[in-house]
Amino acid sequence: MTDRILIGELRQHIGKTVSISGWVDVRRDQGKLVFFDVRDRTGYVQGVVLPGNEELMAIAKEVRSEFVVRMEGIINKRPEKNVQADRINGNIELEIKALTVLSSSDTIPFEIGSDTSGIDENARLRYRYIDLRSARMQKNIRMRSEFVQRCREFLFNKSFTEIETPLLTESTPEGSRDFVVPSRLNPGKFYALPQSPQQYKQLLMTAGFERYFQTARAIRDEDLRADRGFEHTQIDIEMSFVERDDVMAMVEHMITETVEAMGFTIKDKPFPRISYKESMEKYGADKFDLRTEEEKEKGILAYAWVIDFPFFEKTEEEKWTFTHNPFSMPIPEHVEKLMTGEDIGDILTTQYDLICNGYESGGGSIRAHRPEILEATYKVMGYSSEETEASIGHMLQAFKYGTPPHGGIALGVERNLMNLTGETYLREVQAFPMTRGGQTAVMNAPKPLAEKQLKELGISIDKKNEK
RNA sequence: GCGGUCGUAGCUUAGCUGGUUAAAGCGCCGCCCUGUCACGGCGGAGAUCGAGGGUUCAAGUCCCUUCGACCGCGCCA
Repeated sequence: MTDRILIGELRQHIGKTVSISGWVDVRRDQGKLVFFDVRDRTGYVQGVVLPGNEELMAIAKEVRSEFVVRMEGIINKRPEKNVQADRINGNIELEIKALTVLSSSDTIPFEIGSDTSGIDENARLRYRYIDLRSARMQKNIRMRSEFVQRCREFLFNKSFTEIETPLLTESTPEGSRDFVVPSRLNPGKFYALPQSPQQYKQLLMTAGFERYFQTARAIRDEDLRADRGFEHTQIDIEMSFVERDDVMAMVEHMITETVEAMGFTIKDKPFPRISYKESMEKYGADKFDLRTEEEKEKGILAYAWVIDFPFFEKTEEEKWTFTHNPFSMPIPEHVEKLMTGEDIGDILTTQYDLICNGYESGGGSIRAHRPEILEATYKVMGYSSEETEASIGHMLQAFKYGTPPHGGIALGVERNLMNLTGETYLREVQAFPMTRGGQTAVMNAPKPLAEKQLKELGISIDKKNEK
């Protein structure tokens, strides 16, 4: 048996005997001649079974779409009249001498030869492994991989250390609703899945790593939208001994280098900066799309920074709450206001949001690295010192042991990929997304647990509340 | 939690003011075809019209209930 040659490399093997493996895209049975389009991860090629070998022809007649096959034969240049100039490998074909079915396939539930975005989404998700074979989904998922890889390489080159933080962590009432996990060893107690690695990455600054990153999963139990799922991935970054402009410059450099290497054009460099106030006045929102219609057509990326957000806003109960992140530092000239609790509504935070094509593609800030600043923030929000201690006492404690000034950012991988691919649904850039109702792709979650599992966890279900 | 749109063969859809055998394209199955390339030709199978109830001589179509999907709002440090 000869070694497998990738279909994308067949052009270098004209006149040679080769073996290819892949999926049958279509079969065109002409009676005495049978044609196949065969696909692997690198491309397509036409194979043909010519008359003469009855055994081979019999196998060819049995093969159907999506069968996984190995084909051995000779790569021929096509005669001039059969060349398909506009198709990949349109000038060559494989004259099949041997055909092995490695795996057969039932008729697939929907067609994948063209864009599957119009297909019933439940069907696509139930058979996600088939949907993902379509050219568009292959492109999206591979582009995602490339984007993350390039960001990673950039960060490694800038001497960042990749560090994983725990998935089983502490529930916090602030911010979004947590997904919780019952503890078997501590019946009646629960872990929470991280909404963000925020606190751990700050602790890594205390720990002296200075430059951290992680492709981190962030998990939030909030209702879904077209551009929002229960879980998403972020390129999570934190740096020590930096100010706002240092982080913004580093991120801008990374994004520019990454997307330009991927062949995209950025509208404005450096990225325009606009204050929250100006953004609200000009666009009526804290995110906006700077592209013209023509630039949208061309797939140009329009990045911008929004800065100078208010630190606090009033809740319905007329109490102050943070707008973005309680761990942020106010802008330097407003630190005094925070410490004294004056003009709270006027305090601006060091928060910076990275906007691209109307989406928020990332956000971060310089953090409060001294315990008294963080304490002041919680005081503004109406926390007693006992409540503050209960909520973030561990952070205050850590900050007592020499924490450098630091700041960082989290870039949403899906949001960025939506901009790169032009997709308007987050699910189109995730391999196995959920439905809006929280049903998982392919697998059947959530589902009830067996009695035994519940008992081990010390959980009893009130049957009245079961659907 | 609230509002909107939708649910008809495997997939995509048509089905007007209710009218008797629910239609088409793609896909699938069978036969034919020596240069096709989304091959083509002929034939065929395939739908309790999301579910339940009601109005009516008659319901895919009208009404009620319910389930599900999507989109938006709330929510999302």
